[in-house]
Amino acid sequence: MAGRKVTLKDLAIKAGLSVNTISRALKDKEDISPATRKTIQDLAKEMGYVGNALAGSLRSGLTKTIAVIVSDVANPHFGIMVKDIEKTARKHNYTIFVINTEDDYEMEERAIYTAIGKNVDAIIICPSQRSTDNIRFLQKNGVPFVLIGRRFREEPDFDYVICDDEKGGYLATKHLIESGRERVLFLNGPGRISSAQERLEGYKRAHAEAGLPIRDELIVEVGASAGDTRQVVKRLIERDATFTGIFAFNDVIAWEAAYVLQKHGYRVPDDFGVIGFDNIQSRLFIPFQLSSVSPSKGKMSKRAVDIVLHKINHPESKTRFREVIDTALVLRESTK
Amino acid sequence: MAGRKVTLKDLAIKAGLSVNTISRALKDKEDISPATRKTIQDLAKEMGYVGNALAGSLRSGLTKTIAVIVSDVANPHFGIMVKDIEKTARKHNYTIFVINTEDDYEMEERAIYTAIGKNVDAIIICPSQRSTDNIRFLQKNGVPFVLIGRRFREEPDFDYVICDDEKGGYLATKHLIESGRERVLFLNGPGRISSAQERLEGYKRAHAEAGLPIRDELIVEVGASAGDTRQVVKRLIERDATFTGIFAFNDVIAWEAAYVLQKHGYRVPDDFGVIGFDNIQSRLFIPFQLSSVSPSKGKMSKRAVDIVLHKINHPESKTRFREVIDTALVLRESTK
DNA sequence: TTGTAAGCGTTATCAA
DNA sequence: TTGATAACGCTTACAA
Repeated sequence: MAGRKVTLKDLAIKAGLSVNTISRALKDKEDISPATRKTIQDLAKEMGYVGNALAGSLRSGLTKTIAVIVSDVANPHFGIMVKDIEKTARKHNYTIFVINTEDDYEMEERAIYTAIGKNVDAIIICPSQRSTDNIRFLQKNGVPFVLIGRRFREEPDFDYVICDDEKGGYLATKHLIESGRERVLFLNGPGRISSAQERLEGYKRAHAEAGLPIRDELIVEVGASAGDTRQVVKRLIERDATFTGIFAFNDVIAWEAAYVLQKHGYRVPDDFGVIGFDNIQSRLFIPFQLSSVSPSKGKMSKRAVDIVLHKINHPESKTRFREVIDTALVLRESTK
Repeated sequence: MAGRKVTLKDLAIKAGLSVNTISRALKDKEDISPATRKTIQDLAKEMGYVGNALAGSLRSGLTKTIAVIVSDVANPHFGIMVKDIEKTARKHNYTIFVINTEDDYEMEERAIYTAIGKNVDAIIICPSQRSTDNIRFLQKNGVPFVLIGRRFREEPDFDYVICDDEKGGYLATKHLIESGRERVLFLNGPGRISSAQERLEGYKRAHAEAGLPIRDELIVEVGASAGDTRQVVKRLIERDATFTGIFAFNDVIAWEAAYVLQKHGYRVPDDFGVIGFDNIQSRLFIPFQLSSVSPSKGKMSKRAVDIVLHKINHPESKTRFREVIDTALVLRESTK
C-alpha cells in the first residue's frame, strides 16, 4: 500500500535504461526517441514517480522556495499578505515557507537561520526591528531578501516595500480632528518599529496643521499580542477619557478597543470615533464598519515577490528597491 | 558585501583540515580535540557558516519539513490553525510549507505534488474532497499525512483529526430553536465537504428533536469565497424572509450574513439570531459579538502535528488515527 | 584524533 | 539516441 518513494533509478531498472535517459525523457529533452519517451513517461505515471526536487536543488543551487517571515499569520493582515505572496510565488513555480516570529528577536534569528539552512532562494521578511543584526546577517549570507511593511531608514542597503505610513497616520488623524474629535487617542505599536514611528509623524503633522498641541498622555504604545489592548483601553476609559477619537496602529487593535468600549456601554461612532489601519475589511466582511487606512496589501505583497524574483534572476544587479506604496483612508460607520 | 554561501569545504580550506573533521567538530562529536573544535567553531561563526540542510537531507531522507495544505490562510480560522501548527512543529525543529488550494482540485493536486517533490516528511491537509484521488496518491507515495477538519467516512485508511461537526450543528440549531427562532436558515458550505454534511446532520437532529419539519428552502449552500454569501443573503431577505435564525457554516460566512443584514437595516439579534462556526473570536477580539461553535482549533492543530510526528518516527506503526475533538457552543450577543 | 571514500537523487558534460 | 561519469554539500563507515 504505502510505498517508498520512486526514484529515477527504480524507473531505470524497470525500463532497462540508464538513469540519465530516464531523466532526459521526463524533462522532454530533444535528443530522445519519441517511442522511448512515451514508454518512460507512461511508466513514470504508472509508478507514481515524483521527482526529488532536493537532489536537483543540490546541483543547481536553487530550491524554488521563498521564506516568508512575519510576526503572526493569525493576524488577518498577515494572513492576507501571506496568501497573496503565496499566490504570486506559485505563479512563478515557487513554494513558500511561513515562519512566525511573534516579533521576538531570538525567534527571528532562528527563523532566518532555518531559512538559510533550507537554502531558500530568497526571503521576504517583516523585521522585528529590535536591532539590525539579523538582517545584516542575512545580507552577509548573500540571500536575496526584501523587507515588507517596515524599513530601517538609516540602512540604505536594506531594500523594502512599505506603504506610506506617515500619510496614513496623517489622513486618519486629520479626519478625526475635522469630524469634531479634537482629542485623538493614538493606540500605537511598539516605538522601535518604523511604521509606528512614521504613523506617529503623520499624527503629529495633522495636529500641527490644525494648530492643536500634542498631548503625550494621548499617545500610548500597546503590545502587538492580542489581549494587551484590552487592559490599556479599559484603564484609560475608566478614569474619565478626555478623548473622543481613537486612531489605532492596526485593525486588530482598533477592534479590540471598540470591543472594550462596547463592553463598557459606549457606542461607536456616537461616543468615540475609531479608525484602524490595514483595511482588513476589504477582504473580510465583518459586521463592524471600521474606518481604516488602506495600505494596498495586495500591491505590497506582489511587489515583494517581484523584487525578490528580480534579485534571484539578476544576482549582479545593483538596483536598489525602496518602495513606498500609496495609502488611502476608507471611511465607514465607525467615524460617521 | 553580499557573499556566496559558506560551505564546509570553505571552512576546511581556511582551517587546513578535512571537510570531515570540520563536520564533526561542528556537530560536537566526541573524537575531536577540544582545541581544534574551538578553532573550527569560532571560524564557522566568523565566516557566518550555516549548514546546508538540503545536502544532509539528501543523505538522511528527512527534511524536517511538514507541508500544510489548506484552502485559504486568509480565513482567520486557517490563519490561526496554521499559526498553531507552525508553533508546535517548530518546537520539534520542523519548518512548515504553507500551500493554499482555494478548495480547487487541480491546485490541490499540484500542492501535493510540490510537497512530495520537496521531500516533506509529512503532510497536514484539509482536503477539497472533490474526489479521493489526490489523497490516494499521497498514500501511494508513502508520505505520512493526516487530514484536518474533514474526513472521508468511507475511507478508513485516511487518518484524520476533526471536531464534532454533528454535535456543533446540533447545538447551534437547537439553541436557535429554543430561543424562539423556529425557522433557522442554514448557510452551509459545499455539500461534498464532510464537515458540511455532518453539520447538516446535526441541524436535522435538532429539528427532529423539537418536532419541527426540515424545510429545504432554508438549507442553502454558499461558496467558500468571500462575497458569495452577500449575494445569497441579499436575495433571501429581499423576498420576505421567513426565518429569524441563521446558522452559518463558519464565522466568515456568519459575519458576511450579519454584514448584509446590517446594510439592510436589520438588527442582530433583535431581528435575526446568528450563530457561526469556528469561534474565531476566541483569538481575535472583534466588536461584533458572534455566538459560535468552538471546534478547539488549538487542540486540533496540536494533535495533527503530534500524529504526523508519530508517523514519521514510527513508520512501521499500524496505529490508525481517527480523532473527533469535542465541540462547544459559545453564546454571545448575536443570539441574546 | 584525523582523513579517505562512498553515497543520497538528480543533472550537465561528454563520450559512445 | 543513449550511456558513463562527475558533481552538488553533507554524513557515515572505515582506515590511517
